[in-house]
Amino acid sequence: MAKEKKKVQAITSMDVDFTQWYTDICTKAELIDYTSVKGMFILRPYGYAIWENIQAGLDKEFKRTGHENVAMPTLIPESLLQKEKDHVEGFAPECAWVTHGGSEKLEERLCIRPTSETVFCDHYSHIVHSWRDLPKKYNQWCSVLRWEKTSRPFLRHREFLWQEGHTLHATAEEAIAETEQMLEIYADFCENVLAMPVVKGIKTDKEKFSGAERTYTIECMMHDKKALQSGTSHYFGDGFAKAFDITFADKNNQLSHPHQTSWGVSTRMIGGIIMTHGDDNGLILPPRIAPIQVVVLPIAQHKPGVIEAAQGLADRLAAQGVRVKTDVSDQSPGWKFAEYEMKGVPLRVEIGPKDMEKNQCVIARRDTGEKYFVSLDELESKVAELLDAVHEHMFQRAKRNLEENTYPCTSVEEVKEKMATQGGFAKTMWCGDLACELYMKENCGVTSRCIPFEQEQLGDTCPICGKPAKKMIIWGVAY
RNA sequence: CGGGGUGUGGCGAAGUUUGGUAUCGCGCUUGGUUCGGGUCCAAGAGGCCUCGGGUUCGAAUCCCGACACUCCGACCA
Repeated sequence: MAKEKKKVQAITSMDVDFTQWYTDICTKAELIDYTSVKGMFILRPYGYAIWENIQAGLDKEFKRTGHENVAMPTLIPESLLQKEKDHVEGFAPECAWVTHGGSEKLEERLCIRPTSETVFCDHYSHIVHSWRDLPKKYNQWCSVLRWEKTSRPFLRHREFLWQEGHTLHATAEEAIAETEQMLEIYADFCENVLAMPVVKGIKTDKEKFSGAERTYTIECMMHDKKALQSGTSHYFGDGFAKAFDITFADKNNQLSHPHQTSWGVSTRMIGGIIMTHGDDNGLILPPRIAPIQVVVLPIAQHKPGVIEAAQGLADRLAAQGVRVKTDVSDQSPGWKFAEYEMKGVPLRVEIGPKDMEKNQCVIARRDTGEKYFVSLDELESKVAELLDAVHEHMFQRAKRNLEENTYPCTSVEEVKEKMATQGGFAKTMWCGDLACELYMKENCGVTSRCIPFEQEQLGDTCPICGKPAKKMIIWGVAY
C-alpha cells in the first residue's frame, strides 16, 4: 500500500526518461509552473529564490569589479536593431514585435528586446565623448524575449531572466581583459557556488554571438552527458561602435571608436544545477545557493517540548546566518523527509524525544544520504562543516562525470563511435575550417563546444581533413 | 518549422474500437488516529470530458477544424 502511494508521486527515474525526469523535478519541486502562453513560465517562489541567490552572488562580484547597474527600456525601434548587420541577422528571426499602441498602428514597429546591445550602444553614443568617459561598465538585470520554437523549463524560455553586462573601453587590450575577467567570474561562481565544474574556452566563428569578434564560454556537462553553455562573454572589437557611431577623443585628441564587450548568464543556470546534481529522489541544491540550507524536522512533534526544541535549533542556526526552515505541519515525518529531499535541501536536522534525552540531533545529508548523530553543543560547527562538505562532494562528483566522459580522439571514426556508444565530450585537434565543423555535425551529430584554454597536443593534423592543426577543440551534443 | 504522441475534477489514469445517467487512485476539506522514511480509519467537496463546428433522438466516444502540452529532428542562451 505504502509502495503504491509512493509510486504515484515519485518522479520519473533518470534512466527511464531523462527529459521527463527533468520536467518532473521542475514542477514537483515547485520551481516552475506552465502558463497559457507557450514558452512563458512562472518562476514559483522556490525557483525564484534560487535565482535571487544567484543574482545576489554575481551582483556582488560585478560591483566588486567596478560595474554599475542600469535599467534600459524593453522596446527597441526596428531601425535601431538593424544598425549592426550580423546582429540583426542573428536575432531578427526570433523577435516579437509591438505594432500597435492602443488602437493606433505604430509608424515604426518596436521589438521586445531579445538582448540590449543596440540600446546600450545608442545610449553610449550619447554619453561618451572623451577618453575621460571611459571605461563605461554597465550591467542590467532584466528579462528578454525570444520567440523560440520549442521551449523547456529554464533551458529555453521565450521570456527569461538574465543579466547582461555591456562595457566600453579605450583599447582592445582593455576590452579583451574585461571579457576574460567576466568569464573568470562566471567560472568561479559556477565552481565555487554552484558546484558545477566548467570547461573554459573560446567559441568557433560558427558558434559565436551574432556581431561578436570573439565569444568566450563556459561549458558544463549534464548528467545525460550533454553540454550546457552556462555563461558567455563577448568581445565586440569596435564593430558596434562604428555601426552606432560611438566616438571619443583620445589623449592625443584623435577621434576613436571604443572597444566593447558584453556578457551574460540567465535562469538557464538553474536548469544546469538541476541536471548536474539532481537524482531520482529529486533536486539536490548546492548549499551556497539553496534557498533552504537546513530543514529542521521535529519527530513525534505532539510530545511536549519537541516543537520548541526544533524551533530552538532553527533559531540557533539562523543566528549563524544559515538559511533554515522548520516544518511543524501535521504531515508525517516520512512525508517531510521525502518532500525536502525532492526540493533538494542540503541538510536535514531531525530532533525527537529520544534525541532530547541524549542532548543530540540527527543530521542527514541530501547528497549522500549519510546520517550523523550530533551533540547539540556542536550543532553550529557541524552544520557549517557539513554544508562545506556537501558542496565539495557535489563538485567532485560532477567533476568526475565531466572527466570520465571526455574522450581524446584522433579520428572521426573514433569520435563517431564514442558519441554513439558513450556520449559526452570528444577532444580532437582541429584545423579551424568551418567545413570540418559542418562535417562533424553531419557525420557524428556533434557541434563544437569550445576551443578550451587548457590545450593538449593530441597530434599535428586535423582528423577531419588531414590539414595541419594547432588547436584542440571539444565536440559534444548541446542543449 | 517538419514527424510522432497526448489532451477526461488540482495531479495521474480508465472509459473512446462497438454512441446511452462520468469512473478509479492520489491530492483537497472535516473529525479521529499515528509520528525515527511518503501513518491508518471514516465522512465530504470538487467535472461546459481542451476549444469550435458538424452527424445523431442522444457525443468524452463518430467526422472536420483549431489550440495546447510533449517527444524526435532543424534553429537557438
